[in-house]
Amino acid sequence: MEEATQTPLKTNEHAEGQSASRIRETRIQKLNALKELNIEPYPYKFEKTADNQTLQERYQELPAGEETTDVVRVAGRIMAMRNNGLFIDLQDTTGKIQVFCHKENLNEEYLKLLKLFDIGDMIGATGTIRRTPRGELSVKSTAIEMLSKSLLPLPEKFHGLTDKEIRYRQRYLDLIMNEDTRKTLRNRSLIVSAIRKYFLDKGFLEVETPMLQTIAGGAAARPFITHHNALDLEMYMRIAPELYLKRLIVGGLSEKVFELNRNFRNEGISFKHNPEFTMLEAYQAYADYHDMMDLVEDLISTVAQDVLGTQQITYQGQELNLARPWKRLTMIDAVRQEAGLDFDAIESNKQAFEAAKNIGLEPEAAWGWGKILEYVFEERVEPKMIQPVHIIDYPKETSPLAKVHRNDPRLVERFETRIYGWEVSNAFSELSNPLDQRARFEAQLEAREAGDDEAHQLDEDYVHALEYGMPPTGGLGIGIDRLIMLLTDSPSIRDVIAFPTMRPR
RNA sequence: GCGUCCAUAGCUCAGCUGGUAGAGCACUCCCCUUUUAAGGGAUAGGUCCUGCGUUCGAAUCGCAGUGGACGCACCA
Repeated sequence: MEEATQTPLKTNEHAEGQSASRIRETRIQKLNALKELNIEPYPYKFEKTADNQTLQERYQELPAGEETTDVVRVAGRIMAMRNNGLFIDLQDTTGKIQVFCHKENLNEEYLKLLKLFDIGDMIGATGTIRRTPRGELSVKSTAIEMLSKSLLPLPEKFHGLTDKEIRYRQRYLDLIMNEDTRKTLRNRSLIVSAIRKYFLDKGFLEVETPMLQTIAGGAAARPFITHHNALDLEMYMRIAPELYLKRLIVGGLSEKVFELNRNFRNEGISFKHNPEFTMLEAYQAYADYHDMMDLVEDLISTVAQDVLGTQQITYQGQELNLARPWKRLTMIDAVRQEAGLDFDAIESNKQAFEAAKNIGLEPEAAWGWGKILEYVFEERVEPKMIQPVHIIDYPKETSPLAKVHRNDPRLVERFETRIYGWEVSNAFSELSNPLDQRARFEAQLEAREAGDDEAHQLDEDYVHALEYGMPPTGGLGIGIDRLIMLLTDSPSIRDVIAFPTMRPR
């Protein structure tokens, strides 16, 4: 750097006000002091030879008070200093190790540098491995280096950073301070990788379809609207990739395709909802929804085993058994068992309405048989579906992209997997009949005109594609963020997204 | 959108029925070279979220606003 000037502290997320400003100015003065020692506070490179966790494991058996001649070069962030810099807690991405800075081992220059170290600085240290008489594995340093001078104070060392707003808004600070956050977000990456590997191993082709769409189809949700300047065209951020993936099945790009990427829905934010979230969708030609059930079970139990090493997990104190096989229950049976209503015996919309009223629910007069069945399920059954279960055979009227049930015209071949009461997957035998698909879309248009602004739009080109012929196809969607919440025991979706959507400050 | 709760030093938090604010950690200086939430001593650090009101007097009480957390609703 040219000259360390004492620029006034501008608006700063974490550290503002007089106290933080003074700390920052003091540290900038230390930059000048470093310059006088001909030390670059922001150097280019450091040859690191070992990770802290690796060293902790390698020297696990080294007794207290023992010293080796093994020389290592470690690097990381200073998290604590004791005895005037004699002991430094150095944290790298793998763990911590103590750096021992004794004046017998460090020359005058290093001792001057040591005085300019602050908690939060990134430093490197060279030295031999020893374990102190108190049992702490340490690098007895013969050389120390500044790798990046920190200008801002870290949160308090014992309580750490607990303020949820700061943790989400300044995730970098949360990551520095909280091992749990590091672990959760690393596990997220491992889970996503394991899912991807699972599908690739099964012969699925990973594809990418448009996130900017002129018709936001494939789900019922309000989209984000944007504008393409050169085309002077209103466009939507996708709410689902479904209709494009099925176009690829029509085209025969592969009999098995999947996409694992972001969807955007312009809806409310809650512990289970973020406006942008990660969705897996997979389609397999010549398969039906029974095959998709096998796939969901095998995928999730395999990923849990691979990443967590177990299929018995605990979410917020609730034990969940992910081992196969998972229970399968039709929606009508589930409602019969848990709510005491037999929709097989209910024929008219009016009967369904009265039946729901009789058990204390308040259906709307305009709803039909299927909508009321689903409503009763959601109100009375869903919260009880704690252990993994596939709820099978949804009513036709709420599922415009699923094929009619082969044995019951009121239903479609659709299931949702429930774990902890949450919808974890949603899958169908995909509707391949173009004439039926057009009729379903037209019914959605009527619903849209009746005020349902989340009803599907009619995608003419998609129906056109179906008219060329789509093979029988099983399709599957899994909300990846919620699955990660379950697998990492995270209470909020914001805990599993590195930078969750926040109102700007 | 509705309800409940919250907002005080960089961080974690006290602050009682109204009398212009405290602690620990961090920072600065001094002591201390085998500590690990190190220790001892001395400083410094505040628009008590914002505005209006009540009052002789507001961090404290009231109203409004802003931001946040949680719950409900919405999200097939």
